[in-house]
Amino acid sequence: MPFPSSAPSHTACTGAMRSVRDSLDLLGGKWKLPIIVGLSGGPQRFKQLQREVAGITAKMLSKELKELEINGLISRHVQADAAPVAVTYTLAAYGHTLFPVIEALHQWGQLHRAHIMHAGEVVAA
Amino acid sequence: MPFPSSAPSHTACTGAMRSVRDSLDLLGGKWKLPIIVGLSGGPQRFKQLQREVAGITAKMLSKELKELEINGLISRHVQADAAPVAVTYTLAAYGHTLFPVIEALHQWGQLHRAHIMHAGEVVAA
DNA sequence: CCGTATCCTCATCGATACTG
DNA sequence: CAGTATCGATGAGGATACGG
Repeated sequence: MPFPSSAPSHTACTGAMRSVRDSLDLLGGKWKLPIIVGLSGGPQRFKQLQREVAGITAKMLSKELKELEINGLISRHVQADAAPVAVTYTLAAYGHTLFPVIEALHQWGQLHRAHIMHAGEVVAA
Repeated sequence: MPFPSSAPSHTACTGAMRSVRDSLDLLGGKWKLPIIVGLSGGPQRFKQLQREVAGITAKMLSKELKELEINGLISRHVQADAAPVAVTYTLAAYGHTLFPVIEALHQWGQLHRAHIMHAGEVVAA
C-alpha cells in the first residue's frame, strides 16, 4: 500500500516521498537523533551529553547542537554566574514531536536485530 | 520521557540509542527510504523506479538496490526471455516492516513543513 | 533496457591542540 | 567546563561513457 495509505492513484507516493526526504534532510546524519534521545530523559550539560551519546566528539556535538537549536528542536541555557560556566541543553516542545519517529526507529532496530539473530524466521509486524 | 517510554531509570535511553543507531546505519543515506517508498505501491522496473525516485542516478539506484536486497528488504526478479531484458524489483515481506518508520517520517515531514510556514523562519530549502 | 566502470568533488566526520 | 580551530581521512554521491 502506498503512502499515504488511503491514496487513490498509482502516483500516490510522490507526495509522501517529499515529506520523507524533508525529514531525512533535517534528521539525517550520524548524530541528530541520538542527541535527541540523549536529551529525552531531561536537560543535560554539554559534557554529560557527550558521555551519553557514546563516541561523539566535542566538535560534532557542538555543531549538531547548534543546528538542532536553529531548527527549534532544542534550547540552550547558560548559567554564567558559576565559576566553571554551566550550559544546559533542553529538548524543546517541538523536539518532542520527534518521539514517534524515534520510537518507530527504535522498534525497527530491535526487530532487525532479532531478524538477524535467527535469519531463517519470518518476521511479523 | 526517555525511551523506552516505560523505562525506570536515568540511564534508560542507552538501550534505545543502540536500536536507533542500528536503524540509522541501515536506512541512513539519501536514497534507501525513498526507494522503499517508490516500491511501496507495487513492483517496479529499474527505469520506472529511477523516474519515481526523482534525481537518483542509475549508479546510485543500482548500488542501493543491491544493499537493500542483501538485507532482505526487497527482491529482484529477472525476465531473461524478453528482448530488452526486464528486471523487476519488489518490496519483500520484511520490507513492509519499515512502513511504520516511513509513516512516522512522512508525518513529521508534513508537520515540519507546516511548522516552518507558521514560524516564518528557520532553514532555507 | 539494465546496468557497470571510471573519475571526480565535496560534505562529513575524526583527531588533536588550543582558548575563555 | 564548554567549546573552537585546524588538519586530514574517508566515502557518499554525481557525471559521463561504455558494455550486455
